[in-house]
Amino acid sequence: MSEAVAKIASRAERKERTRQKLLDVTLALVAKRSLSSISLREVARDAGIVPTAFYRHFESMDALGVELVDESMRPLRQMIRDARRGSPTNADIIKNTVEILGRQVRENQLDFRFLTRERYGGVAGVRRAIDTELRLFTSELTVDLARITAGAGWSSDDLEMTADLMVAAMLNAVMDLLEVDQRHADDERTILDRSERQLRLIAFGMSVWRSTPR
Amino acid sequence: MSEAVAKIASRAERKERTRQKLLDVTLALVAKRSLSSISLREVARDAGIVPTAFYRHFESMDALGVELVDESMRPLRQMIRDARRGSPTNADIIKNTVEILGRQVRENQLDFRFLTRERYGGVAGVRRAIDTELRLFTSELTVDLARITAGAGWSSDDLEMTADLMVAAMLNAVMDLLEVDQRHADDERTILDRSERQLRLIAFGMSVWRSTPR
DNA sequence: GCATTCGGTGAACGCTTGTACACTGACTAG
DNA sequence: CTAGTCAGTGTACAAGCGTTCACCGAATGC
Repeated sequence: MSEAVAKIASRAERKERTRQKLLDVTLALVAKRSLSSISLREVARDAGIVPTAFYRHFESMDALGVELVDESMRPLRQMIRDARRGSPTNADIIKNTVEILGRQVRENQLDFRFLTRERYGGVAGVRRAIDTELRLFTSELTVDLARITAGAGWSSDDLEMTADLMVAAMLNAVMDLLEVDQRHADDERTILDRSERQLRLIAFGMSVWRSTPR
Repeated sequence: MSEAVAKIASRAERKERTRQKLLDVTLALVAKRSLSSISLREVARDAGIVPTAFYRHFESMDALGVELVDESMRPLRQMIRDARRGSPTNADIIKNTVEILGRQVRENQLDFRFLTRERYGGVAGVRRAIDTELRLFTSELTVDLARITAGAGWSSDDLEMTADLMVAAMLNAVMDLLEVDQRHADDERTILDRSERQLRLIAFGMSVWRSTPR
């Protein structure tokens, strides 16, 4: 069809590219301030389009925010896949998982920053979207735990509460990691070591767990 | 001095009252949107003063935010005191602590909402202030853990990482509790029960903890 | 009693904001 | 080749913003 050299793209392609640019610049802006304080005009300006053109792609900034959740969840999903792939050897699942966590955060700071910052941030729709994804993450981990503890008489309720605790510990580490390269004392290694020990502590707890009588 | 009936207050009193009102209305506004998206004019309007009068009390909204951290930390500090008072009996520290947590959150929703929402929110100064206070909280808990595990050969590093995990678990519960009365499935009892079991799991972990060889 | 302090006022400023509307011109489908 | 689509443009407007300034009048210190 096109013997033209390059550069020229179809209209659909061009649109997609602009859309992506809008998402990208917003993600970059969220690194400094929360989503609810970022204006449509600001995003449009950074993306190199006129404010009104924004509406060709998103109904509002809130709508863009919700889309951004999907976008920025990708690294986290990748993390699960990576962690699972390493698990059969089983040599040290925890150490392995924490290393993967560290790498993913390092390589996708903006995404994780967005997720942690907006998880309890201002925009309700975004909050809900993140919550849903995180729930999914927890339930995936619950399945994994079920496999590991198979036959040890764990109730699904207890499995879920354990997974929930582990996710909380990991997210705690993520937030600490994100603070590293912009201000305070702890360095990456310290944080990852602590996180590893925390997960190990939980694992020890699991080995002697007994449900409280109801 | 004043035989006048009532109502009349000294200038200093009146000023303090207005200042408090500014803090209060801001706290109320934060329940719906994040601090960085709340305008000075909005706060002044709700407090019943003209925008310019705001400056008689705070240099900027950011400064007000930092003050608000102190303000809203009070319930959390109270929580520590309450929890400690109950501890000598030792019958069930965890259950007791979680009950206190539940009550404090119920009775001081706005404060906890502010803290959790702005902990990773937009304004750097506020974030730092909250972080400092939370660190203090963790170190208090570390001291308590040191007392409990005295003579069991715990390194201060391990004590701190355990306290950190416990705080993460509790804050996780706080955030879930705050979502309760505005949208989703889990009810308060469910969340508190889960939190209790999580802390219990950690306690079990402690009972078999051994440091990984360095 | 008088001069001073100071919390609150009200008009005015220069800017930024979200959104409406009519438009243009390159791409596309027939 | 032509008619239509549609991402991006440019102007415009009302509303809100933070901040300035001169001003008021009641409480205060002496």
